[in-house]
Amino acid sequence: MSRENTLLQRATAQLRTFLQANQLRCTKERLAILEAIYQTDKPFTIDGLMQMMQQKRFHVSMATLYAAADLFARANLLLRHPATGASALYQRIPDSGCSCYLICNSCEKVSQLEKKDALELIESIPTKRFTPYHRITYIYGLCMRCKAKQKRQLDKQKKH
Amino acid sequence: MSRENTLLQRATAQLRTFLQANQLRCTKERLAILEAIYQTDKPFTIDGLMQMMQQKRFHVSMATLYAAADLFARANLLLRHPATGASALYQRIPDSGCSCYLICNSCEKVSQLEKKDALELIESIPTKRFTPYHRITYIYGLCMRCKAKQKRQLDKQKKH
DNA sequence: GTCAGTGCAAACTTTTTGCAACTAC
DNA sequence: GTAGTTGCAAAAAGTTTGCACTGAC
Repeated sequence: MSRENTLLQRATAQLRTFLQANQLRCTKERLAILEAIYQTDKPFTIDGLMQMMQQKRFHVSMATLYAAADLFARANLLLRHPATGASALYQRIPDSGCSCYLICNSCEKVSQLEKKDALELIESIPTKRFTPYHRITYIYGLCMRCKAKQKRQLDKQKKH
Repeated sequence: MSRENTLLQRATAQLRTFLQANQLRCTKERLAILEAIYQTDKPFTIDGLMQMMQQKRFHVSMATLYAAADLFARANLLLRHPATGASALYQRIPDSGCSCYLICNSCEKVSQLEKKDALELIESIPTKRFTPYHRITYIYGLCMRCKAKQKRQLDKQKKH
């Protein structure tokens, strides 16, 4: 069985537990949407999710997708990213308890930091009066390319 | 001189440098908006920013606020939060290089973790090929209240 | 004087809502 | 059967854009 499938199985169980605990219903739509989400670990918008559903030939309305995304976020199955554009960006919760992104202030490019020891460092931070599920760290700054670009502009200024 | 004023002065200098480096103009509007932003360290929406400007009796249009917020984010003076609602949430960059928020998946309440040693831990994470300006960590989970609520619901289920 | 920045309003996109029909429990 | 869910379309909310005018450099 593929890795993605194992993850999906675990996620489905998690969803069922959550729904039961909150007296909500386990509908075909919710299961299908969860399945779509677990086809990729990349960020996506609601619009993108609609396209994924269409590819699966499973019809749902936008309203349902919005409701499901909200539900999944509460169930800790989906993460809502800091909005970089017009629409909200979601991503399935990484299977590790902690993740870290580098975001360039200038070109807005996002890359992932995957140093295990660094992540464990963050994961070890204790939280009082709070049950942590997932930790996500954003490091804002300048990527190499934009740093170099900025330096060139400053040099140009000095000449004048 | 008040602490807020010192911060504003530093921010203004930072803005001027950024504008100059990028050959952009230092307008009255941008200075006034920056001033408004530095009146509080709390998160705000563009709509809220408009209200702050109205209180200051300084007229600007929405379009200008959107443009300014985008500019300030690029200048590393403003932070864009993960959207929890419909509209983007901004916050002035905290004066320390690192901050950490606890976000409840259930009630969406956000609280700040202010343990200096934990923050220094995150701040010490090295980044290759990237110049870090500010680090922000979100810990998603359940607050005490929602945890208790969830437990009550589960208990109730068991009885049936 | 030039061109980036602003105001205004219209256009556009994203998200929410109301209600009838449906279906999981 | 009951009440939570969904689809649809309309409404609301948030954001962007075009253009004429203004003002920083």
